[in-house]
Amino acid sequence: MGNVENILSAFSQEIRLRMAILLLDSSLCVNCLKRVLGLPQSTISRHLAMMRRGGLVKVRRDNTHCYYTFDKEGHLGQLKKKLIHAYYENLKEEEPFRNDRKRLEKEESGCDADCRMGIKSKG
Amino acid sequence: MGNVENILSAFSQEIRLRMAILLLDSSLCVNCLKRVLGLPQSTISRHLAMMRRGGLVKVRRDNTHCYYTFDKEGHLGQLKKKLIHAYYENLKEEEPFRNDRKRLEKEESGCDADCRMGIKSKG
DNA sequence: TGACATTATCCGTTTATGCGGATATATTGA
DNA sequence: TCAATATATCCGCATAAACGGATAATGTCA
Repeated sequence: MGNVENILSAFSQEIRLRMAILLLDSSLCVNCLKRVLGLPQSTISRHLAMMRRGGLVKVRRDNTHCYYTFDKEGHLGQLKKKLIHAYYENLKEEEPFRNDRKRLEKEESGCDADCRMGIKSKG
Repeated sequence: MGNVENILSAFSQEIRLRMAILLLDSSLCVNCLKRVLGLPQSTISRHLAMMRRGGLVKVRRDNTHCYYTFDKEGHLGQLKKKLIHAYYENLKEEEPFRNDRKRLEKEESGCDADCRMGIKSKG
């Protein structure tokens, strides 16, 4: 977990980059991600598992839900931070990233779980 | 060339990251890369082709050799720069990246082509 | 012209990834 | 206990990558 190879593959597909960016300043349950991205739940979970292996996300569980966040800590935390910010800054206005944010905003009211959108700052 | 998907896959394997870092401040022929990395020529060329597709490297040809450099320009140039610097700064003292640099330094005298090592700065 | 060097591409094989429906586990709440 | 919800993992299949020897294209120099 957190070795270079795993970080590289965690970042290697656009769908995972989209998830990473959504999770950068948020804490979202799997269902929320499912609705925002419009993909089957097994697909979402599979990608999350891969990102966990790369140390890109961490989970907080309560009894009913799993909340995922981008993980800026740990081994190579500095690298992960630099990478995700580079992607975010340069791509936030491009599709599909821009639209993901839009859909997440709508989700803000629609998700009954304890998801949190936009925990900005604290980098 | 230069779309997000292609950049992601160009960066998705350690061997290509090693090459990108070697080419960051240098202009190297395929043979030089071959000797530094200790891999078959076809393997080197194949990875270079992939990185070209992602806009990660550019080529200068003279009659006998092809010199590759990391490409900081073009569409998403800012992103590419940020990414490669993040990787370089955080990994330069780790293996195998550190050793690659060592071997490249030795190559400096041994390569009879017009390769240039360490064209630092000019970001 | 012929031997040699440089590089890209081809080819067959192996390995890795991706996909999403189905299933398994665990928890909640009627 | 039973239905519903949330999530992870399994499974079989399909596609994409990686590998490296062999070949091809091009250029040099004797």
